Formats: sequence, C-alpha cells, structure tokens
Amino acid sequence: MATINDVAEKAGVSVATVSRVINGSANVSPETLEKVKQAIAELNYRPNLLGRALRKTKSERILVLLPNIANPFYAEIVKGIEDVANKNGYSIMLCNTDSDLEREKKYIKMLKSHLADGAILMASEMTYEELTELAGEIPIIQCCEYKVGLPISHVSIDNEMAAYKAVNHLIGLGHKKVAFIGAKNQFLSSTLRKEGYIRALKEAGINYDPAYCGYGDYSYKSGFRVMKQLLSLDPRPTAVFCISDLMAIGAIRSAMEEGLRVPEDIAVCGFDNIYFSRMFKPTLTTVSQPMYDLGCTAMEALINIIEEKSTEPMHYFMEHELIIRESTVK
Amino acid sequence: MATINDVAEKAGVSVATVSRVINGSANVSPETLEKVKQAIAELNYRPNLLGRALRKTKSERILVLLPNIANPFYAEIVKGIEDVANKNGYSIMLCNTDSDLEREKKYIKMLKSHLADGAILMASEMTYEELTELAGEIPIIQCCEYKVGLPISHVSIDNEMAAYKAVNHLIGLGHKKVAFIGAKNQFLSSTLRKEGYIRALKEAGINYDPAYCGYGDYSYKSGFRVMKQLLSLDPRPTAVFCISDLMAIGAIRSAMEEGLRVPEDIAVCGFDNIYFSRMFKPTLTTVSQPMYDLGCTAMEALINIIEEKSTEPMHYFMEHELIIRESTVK
DNA sequence: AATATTTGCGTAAACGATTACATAAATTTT
DNA sequence: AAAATTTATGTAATCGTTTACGCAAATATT
Repeated sequence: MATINDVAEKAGVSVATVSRVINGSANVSPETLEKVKQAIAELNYRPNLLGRALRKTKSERILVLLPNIANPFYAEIVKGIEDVANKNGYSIMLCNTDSDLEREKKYIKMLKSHLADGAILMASEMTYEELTELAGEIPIIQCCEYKVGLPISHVSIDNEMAAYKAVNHLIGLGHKKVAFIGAKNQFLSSTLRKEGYIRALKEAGINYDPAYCGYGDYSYKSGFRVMKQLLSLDPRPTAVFCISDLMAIGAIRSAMEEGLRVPEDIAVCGFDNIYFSRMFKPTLTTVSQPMYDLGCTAMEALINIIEEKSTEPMHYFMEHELIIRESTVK
Repeated sequence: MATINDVAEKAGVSVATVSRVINGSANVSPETLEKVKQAIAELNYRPNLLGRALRKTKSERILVLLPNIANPFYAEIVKGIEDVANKNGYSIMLCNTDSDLEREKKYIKMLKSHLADGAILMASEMTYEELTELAGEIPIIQCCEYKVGLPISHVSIDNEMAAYKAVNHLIGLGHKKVAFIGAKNQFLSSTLRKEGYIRALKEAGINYDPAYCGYGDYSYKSGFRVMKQLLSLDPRPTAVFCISDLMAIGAIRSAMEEGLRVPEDIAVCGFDNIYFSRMFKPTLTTVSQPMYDLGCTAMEALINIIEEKSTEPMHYFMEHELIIRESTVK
C-alpha cells in the first residue's frame, strides 16, 4: 500500500506538500497541485488514518454502545446519530454490548485507547463510579437510559409523564382495574414508568394494588407469561399498561388464548411504538418516543463536548406522544 | 492521558521495558515487572491503540457492513460474527450502510485506510469491479448476499433449493395456483428464489405464469400492496410464496382485509423466520436460515484469510430449514 | 529601487507505540 | 577460571501522518 512518501517521491515534492494537497491547504501552486493529484491517483493512495489520528490525537470517530442491535427501537436512534455525525465529519461505529458488562468494558477500553473521540451510551451497565471516571477522561453522552446526579449529559424522554399519560388514557376509558407489566432492573425508566402508573391511579382515586403489578424482561415471552398470571386474579384487570410493545403483544396473545377480546374485554397499552405495533392485530396503542430526534440531539450534544463548545452537563427531555390504536379503543 | 514515556519515567526504566511488560514478553526481572506494573496502575495508563496499530500495521479490528441494523435477521448473524471474533482476539465494529452506496464507500474507505484488518460485507451495493479491486487490497468475505465468479469467499444458503422446498410444500398441500412475491433488485438471492419457485412448479407440471408474480421491496407495506393485486386476479391464487417474512405478513393482512382466511382460503409462506413470525397470528410458515452459524463461518473464513492460513476463495453453503406453521397448515 | 510581505515548498520534529540491535551483567558450560 | 550462553535492559529506528519553522523566490508597498 502506497504511503505519503511514495506519493511525494513520484510527484517530486516533499511529504509536506503532499499533506497540504490532501488537506486542501492553501499555498500550493496549481502545477504542483496537479502533479500531486496525479501521483495520488496513479498510486491509488489513501492516507493511513492511524497515522493521521495519531498525529492529530483526534480520530473523527464516535463509538455508539447499544445493548442490542436486534431491537428496532435503537435502529432509528442510530439513524439520527449517524446523520448528525456525518454532517459534522464524524463516522460512527456501533458496538453491541448485549447488556453484558464485560463486553461493554471491552469497548470502553477501545474508547479510552484513543480509537474514538467520544461515545454515546445507551443503557449502560456501568456503575456510577465507573461512569463518572469515564466521563472525566472522555466525552460521553447518555442516551435514553441514564443515571441521575452524574456530571454527564443525557438525552431522553420524561418517562414518568409518558406512563402517566398512558395510564390516564386507560382510566379515561372507564377502566378501574388497571394492571401494570414492568421490569425489575437497574434502569431508571422502569422505576419512572411505574411511578407514572401509580400517580395516574392515585389522582383518579384508584387504590394502588401491588398484586396488579407483574414484571418481565421487555420480551414477548415474558409479557405472555406475566399476563397469564394477571388474568388469573379475581377480580380480573380490565386494562393493562406494559412498559414495552413486545410485552404488550405477548399480553394480547395471552389474553386471546384465554378467549378474551382486546380491547372489549381487556385493553392493552404498550410503550415504544415499534414498527410491528402497526402490523399486529389489533394494532397497538402505545407511547412513541422521538427516536430519530433523540439520536440527533445526543450526537449534537456530544459534538459540543468534543469540540469544547459546551462543558456544562445538559439534560434534554424530548417530547413523547401517546398513539391511540385498536388495542384500547375500538 | 499518560503515555508509555510517562510510565517509563515513573518506573525508572526505558520504554522498551514498559512495552515488554505490556506485551507480556519474557526476560523482565520480577522487581522491574513490579515497578512497571505499579507505575501503570498509578498513572492509569492505557496503551494508545493508534500508535500500536500503526507500528504493527495490524489493528485487531474487523468491520461488519450491513445494510440495515433494524433488520433482526442481521442481528443474529452479527452475534455469531462477534463470538468468533472475540474468541480470536478481534473486536468488531458495525457499520450501517442503509443500502446506500455512498455510505458503504465511506466505510470501505476507512477499511482501506488501515482502520481494520478486514471486513464482512452483507448485501454490498458495490459492483463486480469495485469488489474485485477491494479484495485485492483487503481481506473481505461476502455473507448472505454475494456475487458469483468473484475471487472472494462467501457464506450463504442455497436460496434456489430453499425456495424450491417451500413451494414444493405448498404444492404438496394440493395447491395448483401458487403465486410469488419477490423483489426486483441486483441481489442474487432474489433471482435464485424465483428460480426455485419456477423449478418446483415445472416439476409438478404446473404452468409458470408471470401474472402470478408480484414484486416488492421486502417490506410489510409492499407485501400488502402486491397481495392486493394478486388477489384481484381471476382465478385467484390459493397459495403464495414470499421471499421475506415481512412481505408474507403484509400479504396475510391484505388477504384478511379481503375477508379471506389463512390458510383455509389462501396459504402463505415467508422467508427468514424472523422473531415475529412466531408471534403473528396465524404463525408463519417460513424458511429459516442458520443465522448464527452463517456469522460464525463468515468470521472464521475471514480470520483464515487475515492470518494467511487460506488463500483460495471458499464458497460455503449452510443448511436451511423449512418451518411449517399455521399460515399454510391448520 | 529598496524594503516588506506573501507565496510555495522543504526539513525535521512530533504523535505513541514496537522491536532489532547492542551491551553489560549474570549464569552456565567447558 | 576462561569461554559461551542467557538474562535484563537500554538506544534508536520505525510505522504514516501533520505541522512548526525556515528560507528562497515572487509580489506588493513605499
């Protein structure tokens, strides 16, 4: 593979001049420019990005850590991240952590080793201490999931409010027995969505009953399983709010298997507005997050830190939207 | 950020010795080892991967180019790739090309610029010439989609045979009017799947009728749309083979909207066995590809090239499986 | 026309690692 | 005990760039 030296030699100039041509700097005579361009073309020369990044101590690359590339929710966010990154001359590289702390740390190591200028973390498994330490070394942003009280910017929605609105919608339809399918994990969104659920009940004067709360792992299967249990209660809930669309779809299938009609016998509301929520029958009432915008904002915030335009940690809350479909209203 | 020089200074040794410690080379006295380790810990030192890769002209990194991270089909493949990569000391970085040639080329540029030691391409948009040229410079593997006659290894399934089996299944159920929903694009799998469809018809003595063939873009919407047209034909097809699950699901929804029952009035078969094909009602008959194994094999083949254990281009065809569910048989 | 500025280009020092080679000290072999 | 080998370490070149600095030639300013 040709190097800048080969080009310089072929063009009969110094490497500095070649570098000037590559980087479009001024002060290169038209004839020299032509000669160098010619040599570059002939040798099919491509600057070695390692050498460049090493010299500039800047790689123009961003790492995006996400727990699961199979989750279409992240795909749309990534699109936003990518568009803003490209517009600003950065490339992004996706790293699938599989929600595995070890894998995540492997990628963080690469980050610390100057392979990238910064990172966007979605649903990081790291502790407060690890995150704080990391943020001291490298520009990072938390996207969607985040930990509070850290000196790290984050971009997300108001999960408590979103859940509150969703449950309020169910209550507004006349439901008094509203169940909840959540998740027991370290993520703030799980807690906040449950809090929103409870607040909506309280405000409507409905007693909060822990028996009406089940917990899964966001998956179709877990929704199916938890719903089975909830339906065995007496009195049976007439509505259920799930913190993921997959669990909601599992819940609906579970209810159907018991011979119940959705929404006539039981209304179901999801969260995420995944692509399938439109295709499923009945179509799913759900909370939509502005995925693309979340990604854009996260990337913009990151670039601001990298290019030292901002130093204060910022906390962005984007607008969400309750999308009412057949699973709650016929 | 501390460099190897800082460590050397702090430990009172030369950089060479520090490098020896980092790389676990022999011939370092226990005391020196201790001193250096201490200094590394105190300074929280991490080798700069750029410097290392530059010097070694090897990055221990692999690029995986995929057209769409939102497609869960690729997620499972990526898992296989990742597992094998990690086991061999490589890290992978995902690049989302969005089926956009320009984006793809941007990543290829990074690849050519020594940012990675090789790449796995899924559904590349590049031409024969571009691919051939690239393969001459950098180790690459084609995964799933591939072009024939290139000196580049590929890993995929026998698409013609898979389609043949699926259509044969429909014919075996007694269907004579079997329609086809495919795609008109540059991908070999599209052509091969159609060929398999035609072969199955021919062998069963059924006349191939182009009017029974519609074309979409793998999406739910296109399946829905194309199915509408096919259903307006007289005589109406009684079965349809789709080259993607999403189109199959769209087709089913389309049929249902026309008041038809699946599979009683019309049988539908998909391709891919995406996660949702189990959740959808009726559950979907489809062709399953060994995604994880495809990924593993692709990565193993790539490592063989990188580490120069093999030089001949290899052509791997993995086993597929027809999964019969409710959308064809009640 | 003398002086000041700009232009165009080259030299060489970084960036942060690895490693061939050299060398002195320690150990083993004869 | 001398010679040969091994061990432990350092020096300096190298990977492929960018860029500060220097300098001559060309151009502008007075």
